[in-house]
Amino acid sequence: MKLATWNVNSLAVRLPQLLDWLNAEAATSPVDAVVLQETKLTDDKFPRAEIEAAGYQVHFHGQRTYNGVALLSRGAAPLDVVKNIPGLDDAQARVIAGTVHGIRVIGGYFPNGQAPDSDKFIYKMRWQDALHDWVKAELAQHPRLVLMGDFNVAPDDRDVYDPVGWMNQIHCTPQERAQFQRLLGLGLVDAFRLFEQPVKSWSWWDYRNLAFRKNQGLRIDHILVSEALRSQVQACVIAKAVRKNERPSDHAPVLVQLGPA
DNA sequence: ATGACTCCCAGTGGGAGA
Repeated sequence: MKLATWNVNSLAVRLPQLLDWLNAEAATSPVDAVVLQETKLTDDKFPRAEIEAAGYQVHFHGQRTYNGVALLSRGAAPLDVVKNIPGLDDAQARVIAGTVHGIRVIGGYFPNGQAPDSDKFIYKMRWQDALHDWVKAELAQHPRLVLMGDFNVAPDDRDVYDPVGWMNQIHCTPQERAQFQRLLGLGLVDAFRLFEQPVKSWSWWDYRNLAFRKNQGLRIDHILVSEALRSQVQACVIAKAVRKNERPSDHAPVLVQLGPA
């Protein structure tokens, strides 16, 4: 079972790359479930037919210009689909969840936060509080759970190309990192760090400053797996090659391979 | 460096992203 998350930064622009990437992955083993972020499409404009033609069932929750998430499931339809965090009054489309092949999959596009002294940062903290409480409840019901997406948090200095320059900046504040640790405290583990990884592994590179060419980035896209799944995790990688596309997203996909129970 | 790039909605510029 292979699961993946990717912030596409506009699915209208990135649909060809999405289909190419899924096709390329299938050469080794097909991705069974995918969560997408920043689709930036209202539901009436979502390219359902193209994604279904690639062999996926798809659910989506979008809006104009910003945000927007989707859940792709190869073959079988996801069960018990949830859009946004139940109980949180939120105008922004940031969460989609469903049960895929017996695993509860939650895809999230965490708020950016803009700056630590901004109203958007306050929203980011409030949103993460709500997510934490909801994921706790989901875990009680679904011990086999994966929470993945664009967290907009670099959990550790080794997830930042310039930790001194980024100190206390957005994505690296103690408050954001504490929120990340709170999620782990629910009984989740950062799948990427279960394995020895290359130093300077990032999932996002700024479009500016030749950042990708210089490998100046952040690791802000994550896959957290529950304790019940931990022993099944066989690999977790960042598909850096996808960032080399002619017209790339600023994020690369992150994938996790789960073996049999 | 208040920049840089990309996307969007707009409309010959500006906000947001991270």
